[in-house]
Amino acid sequence: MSKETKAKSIIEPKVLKGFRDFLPSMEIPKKAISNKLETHFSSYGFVPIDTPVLEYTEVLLGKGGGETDKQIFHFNDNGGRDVALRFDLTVPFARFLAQHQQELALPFKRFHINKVWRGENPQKGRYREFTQCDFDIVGVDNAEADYEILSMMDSSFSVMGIDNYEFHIAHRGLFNAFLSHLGLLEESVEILRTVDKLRKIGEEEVLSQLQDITGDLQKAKAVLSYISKEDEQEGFLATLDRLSLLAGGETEHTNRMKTIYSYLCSAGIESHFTFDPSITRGLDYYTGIVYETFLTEIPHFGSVCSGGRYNDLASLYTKQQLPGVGSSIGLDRLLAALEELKSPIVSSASSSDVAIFNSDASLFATYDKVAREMRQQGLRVDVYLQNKKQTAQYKWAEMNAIPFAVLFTEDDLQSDTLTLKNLINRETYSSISIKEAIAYIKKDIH
RNA sequence: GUGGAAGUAGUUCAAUGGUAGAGCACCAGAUUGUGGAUCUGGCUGUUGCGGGUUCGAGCCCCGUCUUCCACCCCA
Repeated sequence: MSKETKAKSIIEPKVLKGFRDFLPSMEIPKKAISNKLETHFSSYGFVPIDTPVLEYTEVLLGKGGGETDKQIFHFNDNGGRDVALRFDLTVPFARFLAQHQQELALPFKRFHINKVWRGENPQKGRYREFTQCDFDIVGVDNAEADYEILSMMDSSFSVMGIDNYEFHIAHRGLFNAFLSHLGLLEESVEILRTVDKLRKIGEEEVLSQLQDITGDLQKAKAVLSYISKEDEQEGFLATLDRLSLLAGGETEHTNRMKTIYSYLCSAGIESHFTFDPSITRGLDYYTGIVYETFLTEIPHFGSVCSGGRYNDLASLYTKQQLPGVGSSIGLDRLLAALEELKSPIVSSASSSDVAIFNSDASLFATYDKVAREMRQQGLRVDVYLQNKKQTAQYKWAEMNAIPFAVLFTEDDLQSDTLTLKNLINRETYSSISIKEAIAYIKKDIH
């Protein structure tokens, strides 16, 4: 083949807008985080499930359609079926519940970590293909279930090694009670949408938009006062009381929130939660508590974990009552955020714990023997497979963020010892046994 | 989907419409000898892609793709 024709036959390697490849430096931390979460969810008795990425469009869109219509990837398959890529993991879950309710014991607690697709315009931390990490409790409508989801959200962030985060909580039912009290229930969808922008466009703009919607300055002011805290220091219960008053008195929703808060206090995690009445959530299937999660240093990144209670979602597919509450971590957005924060979770992604350097190809059996013993002890060990010069091997280890290297001096070979090098601080441990080396490494990486 | 900005070597950035360059990185060798030093030499681009204007386009015009930003919405 001539050079020219060869050049012409090459297809340009490219991926679609909003879709991405994951290099090891991102896939390693992503896998590490999702593994940690899976273990963590299991410790609460949650079980894994999976559903098809492709569903009938009518199943995913339900009756409503609306905004999701524009964002969903849908097409006709080769058999002419109207199909769509799942847009989130919650709607397919509702379908799954309706279809398998006989085979499931309620309450049912599941987690589901997988990709979803939305045809939105991408931005930083916002993609057309991204991984969601959902966890839900179905079959219980009480404060205990709501609390357990919040509690697990909180501990999940600890497990992921993230410190600075805050959960913003509100209640759809309470807000609707308030709107109903004002006689604004009809406009609730528009109002919710406007209210949601408070953080972004400020009070003045929100007020003016509310006035446009309600046609009544007094009512607009009432809504604004509902969603604005009197001051930053206003506590969870103070906010709750104020809102209850505005909504025309205590309701079951108020009591539910009080109970949930008391559990958060008992667990000693209440400081991570604030009552933020401006949180409403765009998805209209929420009926009770709703929440979003912000990383303290970069709130503009948007929510990295959101959800709420949806008591009627399964009613699209079954007549049985299946109340649910759940939450979803946006793994890709979270990862993008951690990268922005230069978190060690992302920057320290290493392919293995220790590299065994190759200074003499004929010693491969020795290298392999040490590697096998170290692997037996749970270490990730990478033997350098060719005898290249030291610099090359050091560079390679550095590229892969491997923290330790094992080398063998003449003395080591005589006395059955080895030389361990910490590649980060460059400390050298000479003439030590394999056992000692393993101990050093384990101590450092844990 | 709508509007705006950007796209030059692996990377960070240059280049009045007139032969596309520099630092870092990378590769080879020397020196050193269980790494970040030093020296010598070397490679690198169809200027995102496709058209157009022009004697001549990285630069101007049109289209397109991607990224980023805003709207919308959301993880």
